[in-house]
Amino acid sequence: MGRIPCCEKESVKKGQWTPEEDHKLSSYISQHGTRNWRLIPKNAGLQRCGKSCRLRWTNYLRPDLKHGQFSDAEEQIIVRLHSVLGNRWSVIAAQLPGRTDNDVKNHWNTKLRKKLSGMGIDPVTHKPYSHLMAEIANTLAPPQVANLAEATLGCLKDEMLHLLTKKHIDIQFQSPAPAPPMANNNNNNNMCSKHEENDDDDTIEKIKIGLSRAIIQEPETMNKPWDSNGASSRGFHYVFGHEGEGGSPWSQSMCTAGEQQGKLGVDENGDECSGEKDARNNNMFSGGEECELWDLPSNDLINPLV
DNA sequence: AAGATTCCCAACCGCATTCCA
DNA sequence: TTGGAATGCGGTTGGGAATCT
Repeated sequence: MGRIPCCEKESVKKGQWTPEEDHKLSSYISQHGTRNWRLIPKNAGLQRCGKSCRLRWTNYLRPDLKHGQFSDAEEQIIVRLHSVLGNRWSVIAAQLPGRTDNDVKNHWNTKLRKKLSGMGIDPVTHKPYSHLMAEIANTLAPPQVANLAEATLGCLKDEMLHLLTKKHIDIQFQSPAPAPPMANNNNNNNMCSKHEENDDDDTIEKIKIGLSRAIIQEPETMNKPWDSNGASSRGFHYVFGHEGEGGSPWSQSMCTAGEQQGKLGVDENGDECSGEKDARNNNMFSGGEECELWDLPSNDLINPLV
């Protein structure tokens, strides 16, 4: 019953591949193809598991792979697709010729996630942290808000610390005077310059103050760029005022899909709603028109999201 | 200059689904 | 039809390289 094991675990080599192993695998596959991974290591004279050979081939040896740095265009595609699809790396990678899911995943984890955090954007929801705070607070009665601040502080402390210490978000107002709309808060460049030697406790105090301000703020004063009924029905022209990043295509458009996430990301039960399910089950880019979902022309997309 | 820390990415692990004897 | 292997995928880790102190 069933198949025979793919390899004998005891005699299998692990760890880094040598150039000799790469050569054996490449030359075997170029002659015989990749039909049966269980037989490939044996026939190619490799002391490797078939699974390991498959991974080595698909992530490194395949001749059609790109090995260089990701371009700005590739990064934007990743971020936009991630904002809708989440960590579906294989689907995202399918839109980037020569990139593997492992490449995309690594690049996201090492670069893009930090980049978004540094811009004040939550890399999970692709919304600004300040808006997330206010959005959650708006759904709660006043007695719950204080608890929210504490809970949020715990959940987002690391990201907030990074944001506050690296990217100069101004949360220093301590007066109860009404704050300017946060979506238009451009005066971020002078915050940390005087306080570069703050310790963590000091920073946490600032976070608390900032959270309180975000929570107290009147919902009507908030610009909600992801709100489809708002003035900006498409795009997410949220200005963060980061040093050195204001003019890049990144800061202008990275959140474009955020509003769409609001439309199709999560339903009232916290479950993924139809939009994402559609993305998984249908070709969302059919029709040849510009793709509203990510502001990506449909013909820019390489593979349908099946 | 050297040790410590952080970053990066190739490779592994484990789970879910598909395939097949 | 069934149970176990193959495959696909996302999460995690190990170790070398780069950077910091």
